[in-house]
Amino acid sequence: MEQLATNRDEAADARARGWLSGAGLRPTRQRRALALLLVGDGRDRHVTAESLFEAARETGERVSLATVYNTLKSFTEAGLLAEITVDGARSYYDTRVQDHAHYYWEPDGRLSDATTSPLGIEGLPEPPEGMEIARVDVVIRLRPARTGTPEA
Amino acid sequence: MEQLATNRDEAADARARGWLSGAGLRPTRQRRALALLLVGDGRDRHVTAESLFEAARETGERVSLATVYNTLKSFTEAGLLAEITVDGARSYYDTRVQDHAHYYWEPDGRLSDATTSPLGIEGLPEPPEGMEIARVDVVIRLRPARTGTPEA
DNA sequence: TTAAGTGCAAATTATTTGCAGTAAG
DNA sequence: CTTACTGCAAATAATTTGCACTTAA
Repeated sequence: MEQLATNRDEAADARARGWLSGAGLRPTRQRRALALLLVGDGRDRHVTAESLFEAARETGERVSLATVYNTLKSFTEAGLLAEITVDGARSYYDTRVQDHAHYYWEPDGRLSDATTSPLGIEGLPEPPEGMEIARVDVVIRLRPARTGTPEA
Repeated sequence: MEQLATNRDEAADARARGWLSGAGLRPTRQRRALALLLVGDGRDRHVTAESLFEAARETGERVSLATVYNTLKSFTEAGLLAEITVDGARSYYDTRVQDHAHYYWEPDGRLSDATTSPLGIEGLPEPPEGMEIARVDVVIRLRPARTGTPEA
């Protein structure tokens, strides 16, 4: 068990380090810690600066909120994360960087992936002359269904 | 000409008033002024609080910025406007309230309609159990094309 | 009248930045 | 060594709010 845990930790750590080095970012203690939280388990994550800051300090890491903000920005500029804006206030960061739709759960302000497939928007209009599509943001806002599933 | 201008103004004013009363909102001086700017000419508009505030004071209207913010919020709650979030900072308000895709012009931070038709997203995933889709936000981010039209 | 709407200025929220200290290459 | 990174605390930016005043119904 100990061994397994250690192995798993080492694998996660290796993944985090590779993630950083692959983008040419200095593997500082803070960045490694945040990278570990973001991609350590290989699953996709959607975080806000605040939520990642919380997660970090829950593991006992010493990181300042400003650094979390700056780090998320660096990661995004390096192409490691995608920034998603939903509410006008908070910014969400997604470890899955290719275009894909998101669910925004209005009740609890959470963000999650809407599909596993790369999404097919059929009616996508042609970009105007001299312009190209940098990215397509699709946010599907969810609210509790009023009909269908009875609340009883 | 005088006559025509007056007629046009009256028509615009009537439209603005009808727009407000249709939503059961009190037609105060400030609201009528803002409504006039928003729907006076019957065309769709995309504004920010700041841009509408500017537009208002350019016509000589006395409206405070706070009131513009509050008014845009009221209009949105009344279903007269749709709020669109693009950059995480600014909020845009659209006089066209049904779901439709938007172009976001990265170079100048402007927002415009992407299509005239209601947009067909084919691959839209089914909403999760107990949830329904409140709205689908689609923002197509445009940047200057690097290829295609030569810059010479 | 009287509750809703308005205008300040102060308060909030999310994020950025300046700068002195710390650490990676 | 030397340049990038980090951590505060202060600065911004967009938006909201408290409260006295005004106005539409």
